[in-house]
Amino acid sequence: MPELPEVETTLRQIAPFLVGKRIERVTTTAPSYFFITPPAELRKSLEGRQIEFLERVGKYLVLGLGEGDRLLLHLGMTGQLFSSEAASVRLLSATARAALPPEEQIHFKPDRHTHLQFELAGEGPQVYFRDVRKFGKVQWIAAGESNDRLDRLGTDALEMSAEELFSANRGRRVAIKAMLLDQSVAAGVGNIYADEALFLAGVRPGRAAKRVTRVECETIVTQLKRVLKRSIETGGSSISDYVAPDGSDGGYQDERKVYGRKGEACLVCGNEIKRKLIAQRSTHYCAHCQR
DNA sequence: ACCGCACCCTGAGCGC
DNA sequence: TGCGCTCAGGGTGCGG
Repeated sequence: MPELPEVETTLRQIAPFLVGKRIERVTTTAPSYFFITPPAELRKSLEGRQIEFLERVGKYLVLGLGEGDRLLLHLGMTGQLFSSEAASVRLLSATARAALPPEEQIHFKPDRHTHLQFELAGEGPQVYFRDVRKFGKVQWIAAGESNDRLDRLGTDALEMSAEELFSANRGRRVAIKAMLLDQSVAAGVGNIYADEALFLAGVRPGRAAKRVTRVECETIVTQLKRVLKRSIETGGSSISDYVAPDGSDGGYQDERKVYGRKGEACLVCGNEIKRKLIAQRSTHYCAHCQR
């Protein structure tokens, strides 16, 4: 799914279609795991409201609706937030696309996975939120209410310091990779960028967090920020489902050093990239370059 | 407090 | 063609 760079890319591209607009109508799918706030309640709360801002908090997006009301969005693994003018070309799989009549291959038509449709006042496209696996989330946060999900988040990965990582690691037997994936430690980091940052830092992802030195924490945090910033510059990684709001691919998948490269040669030393499960997530590393 | 694991859900790709 | 299996970028909640 979308990690920090993909969510940031989504934010930058979708903001012009949302911010300053009034929501005239909201269409949803039926109640499901996806809706933390029931869809009927959501429609009622949103219709007629003006969108004042859109911001990213870790991997979450927060819509500001005035008077302190907010809407929390999370893209989960397969969430896609995009303009209704985006073509179907990348939004659907090749097989799903082939099954459509030609006109729908050019312009995306909401399907059963399109859980939210924002019809906005004035010119400009509608905005759709589609999510096949429904691991995404949408929740209304009324003015003055706190939110557990947001409250649990630690420092945004782009802002974090080596000292924060080092002190979080203290006494922890879990893998350093698990620490990076922990959103209360570094908000926004996910599986791809955790693997990439640890490779660039030369640290084995399975090493116990408490065995990672202060100096190594410096390197990890430096490389992590570098990788995240570079990925934002290229529009994120499009590996399976992620597409930018205009339906285009990101570019960072072409710059990956280890993620998804199991069995291929390490670009530094030529040894085979290994894959194993760490923290229940598929993890890629070079046993020669990472200690 | 910490840790590992089951679970939420759908679809693609692969071997047979 | 079809079946069964594995895999997927995330996060929560439980029991030990």
